[in-house]
Amino acid sequence: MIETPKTVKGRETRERIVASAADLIRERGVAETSLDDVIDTARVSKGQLYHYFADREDLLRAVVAHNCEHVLANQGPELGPFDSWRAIRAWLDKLVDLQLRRHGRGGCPVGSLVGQLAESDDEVRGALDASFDRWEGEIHEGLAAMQARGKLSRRADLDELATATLAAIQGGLVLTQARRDPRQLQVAVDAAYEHLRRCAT
Amino acid sequence: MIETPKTVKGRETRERIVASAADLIRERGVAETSLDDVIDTARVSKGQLYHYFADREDLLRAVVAHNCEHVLANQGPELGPFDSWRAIRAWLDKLVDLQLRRHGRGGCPVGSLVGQLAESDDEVRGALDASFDRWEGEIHEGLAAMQARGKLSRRADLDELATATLAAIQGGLVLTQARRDPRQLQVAVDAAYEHLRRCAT
DNA sequence: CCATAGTTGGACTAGGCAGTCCAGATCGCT
DNA sequence: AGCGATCTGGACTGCCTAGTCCAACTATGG
Repeated sequence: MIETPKTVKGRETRERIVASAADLIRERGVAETSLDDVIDTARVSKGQLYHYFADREDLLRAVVAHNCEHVLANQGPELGPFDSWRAIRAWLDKLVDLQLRRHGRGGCPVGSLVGQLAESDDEVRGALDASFDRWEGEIHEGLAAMQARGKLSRRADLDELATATLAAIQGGLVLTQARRDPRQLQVAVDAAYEHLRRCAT
Repeated sequence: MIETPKTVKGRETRERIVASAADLIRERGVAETSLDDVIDTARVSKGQLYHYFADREDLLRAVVAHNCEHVLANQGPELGPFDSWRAIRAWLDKLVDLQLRRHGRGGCPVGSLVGQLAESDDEVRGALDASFDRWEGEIHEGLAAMQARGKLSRRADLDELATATLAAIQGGLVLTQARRDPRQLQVAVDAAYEHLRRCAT
């Protein structure tokens, strides 16, 4: 196992490698991204890459973690403990808006890696699993806040609601990516919202 | 462009190549599947492969079409014009059952290709788009039959319902594949079913 | 200002890959 | 049977890739 860089410069280099790899993978997929591409983009040498990562898989694992952070950070304050139905709508609309700006390209930075890596490397699959856990956890928290405020039925199964909501988002993103049409996500999250609304008090 | 084989034997050979490629891709992903792997598995020579396909991308396009047929055929009669709510449940349950038998491995033969190919080859992306069109079309037809029988509200927007349903399935499959847990799909399709039920008359 | 741990550059290797080529076998029609 | 079209086998090429290796450089604490 390779430890985290000890110096500031080292940490910056490592981060630059991961960020470049994540960008390239998002633009053209894992299969079309070689380590040579990565070192060119990140302006580092091969020695640096293998100084910070054991092998290609190790880098891919770091990319998964990086993308997870990225996705959660991107949803930012909107995906937090919700205080109103309006807040939930705002969060979902933000997701759609992001896809509009991307013209439906790239899909979900986490979700689109599932098809690419889940079957080839079980460790990476675990990292993806963990990413979804965190994401779903935040949704769960958000809904729990709504329940605490008495806006969501006490009988509602928050686990199932969170899973169903995340599934709707992921599915909407898959269709959006395949069709280059953000409306696919729009329709999916509208349905997810209504499904949540059914548990309103 | 390469035409379809003229002889029975030729068609069998071509089909064996596509089926083998589809199997390998399903098991280990596009990136981990080389043409040499394909010719070994299909027990054909390189010359045969390049006799029937222009290049690797051409083969991948054929795999997408093959998987689309496979997925629709697999859902068989259950995904047909629905005559009752029970029929819709049976269809959705069949999807979950299939994942149970697969232990959540592999995801959707069509959907899992989106992340792998949509960004690297626009023609393949088009083929995926077309696959979803056919799938969604069948769902749409099924719902139209329910509407004709007066079991689904006349005001229901069938386009949106079909899209939302397909998105729920795809999202459920993404989570199932990442987590190796068919319950993820179960929860997603349950939500999709309830969403449809809201438009019952 | 030295010792040492941490970092960097890049040449190099061996294997795997997509794609080419063509001779020979087989098919299907008359 | 004979002939052109179709199909098959596999050797071959050249490029790209992941991964190795090591010498040189730089930071930092004592």
